[in-house]
Amino acid sequence: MSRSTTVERILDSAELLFAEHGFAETSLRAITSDAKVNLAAVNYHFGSKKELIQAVFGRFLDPFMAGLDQSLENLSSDSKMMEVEEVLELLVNHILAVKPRRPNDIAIFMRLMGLAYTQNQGHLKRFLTESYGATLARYFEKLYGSCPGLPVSDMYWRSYFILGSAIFAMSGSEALLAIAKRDHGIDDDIEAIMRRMVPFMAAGLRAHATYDEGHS
Amino acid sequence: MSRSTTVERILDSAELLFAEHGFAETSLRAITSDAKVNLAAVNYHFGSKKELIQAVFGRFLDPFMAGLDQSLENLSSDSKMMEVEEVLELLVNHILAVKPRRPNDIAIFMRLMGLAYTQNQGHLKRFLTESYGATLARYFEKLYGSCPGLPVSDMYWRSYFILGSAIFAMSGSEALLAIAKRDHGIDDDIEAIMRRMVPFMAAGLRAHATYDEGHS
DNA sequence: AAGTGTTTCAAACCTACGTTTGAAAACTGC
DNA sequence: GCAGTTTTCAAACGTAGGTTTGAAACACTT
Repeated sequence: MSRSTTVERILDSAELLFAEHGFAETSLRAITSDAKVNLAAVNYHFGSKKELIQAVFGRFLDPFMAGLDQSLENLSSDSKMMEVEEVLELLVNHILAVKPRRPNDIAIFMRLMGLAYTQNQGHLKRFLTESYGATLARYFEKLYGSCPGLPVSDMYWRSYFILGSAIFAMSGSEALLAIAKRDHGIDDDIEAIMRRMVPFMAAGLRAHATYDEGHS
Repeated sequence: MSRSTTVERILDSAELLFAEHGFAETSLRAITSDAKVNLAAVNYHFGSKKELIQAVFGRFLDPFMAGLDQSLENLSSDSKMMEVEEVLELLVNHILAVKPRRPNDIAIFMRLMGLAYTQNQGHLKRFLTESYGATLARYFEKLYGSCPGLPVSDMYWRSYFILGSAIFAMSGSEALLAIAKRDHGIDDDIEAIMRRMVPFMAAGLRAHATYDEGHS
């Protein structure tokens, strides 16, 4: 039994500590001591710290992306146009449906996604685009489809704008939620933030084009 | 002459390397070797790496924030309501007006801002809110004022959404601009991205409230 | 019970880093 | 041109990190 437990203990601790402090700032010693396993276990089971980082992402992104891909598959059969809100909510619902391994798991999930983009771990970006790029491209294709008439240039940038909104707000969510409550009496949780994102992003995507591409 | 040149050479190199690789990932040896100064110079002139990081931010944020504060001051005299777009453009114009110390300086500027939020350097966040929190609060007050009728809860989160959009898109701008050109034939520059943000953010801020706070 | 492969463990290795030191060099004011 | 201050420099210090090692402990088959 203690065979795979070591691996999972390491992944659990690494996931949490990475989310809290970042990759470079989290030492293998901190992880193994939190996980109550020997220091050498990481290199034995994962090979290196880099591969551990990738394993942490793989563990929750594999099922998540597979599920998302399945939903996109089902949708593509009936190809009637979807509203922007529907496409956005598809993703929100998928994220909220992540079965929590521990309380506050979605926050950790999102924080890791944020770190993946903001910490410059080249190997991680390569790993993520290689593993999940196709599914993400498919999702954004659907999103494009829900914004007919919008120039690709605006669509391109706006998809990064919404990505930034989501990652930024989510990855700082613990702190931001606390401030919201303390200073403004706003009693939200992670789910509430994600619900609030939808109308904001939908309206942003629907905004008039910045300027007509080939304005005559 | 070489008195203050050492300090500036260090700041120049640090600014660039921090923006490229992050704080923890940039060693003092990398900085001093790039700046062609002695390793000990950083500790001599700045005291520590932490203080160097703060100095890098201070050098461009001091004049920037002073200018922004001045503009807000001028505006507050005539207190007629401003449109959302005007408030957003005020900031965009201030950013674009940063006099570039080198080509691509705005990208570096924005990338550093992104790092300030995403890397967990407690001392830096403390330094930034202490030094510039008042001005920023003033700006967001103006932004709130341009969205009458929007519940504070939505306003609160949406201000983080736009912050995330800006920081995310800008801090990855070099890479994203290259992809835009290569894969989509979009020939934008930093200024174009910032201009594209305005209608997106304005529409997002104007979107209907997520749900009425005390819906009867 | 012996043998084989797997997993754990304490210890060490080696590198990279931030910082300190003490002397040399450069600069300043007189 | 000299005393005093400031700045530069090469070298070293101490620490913390990722990784490796070789033996011990364990598990599983026959």
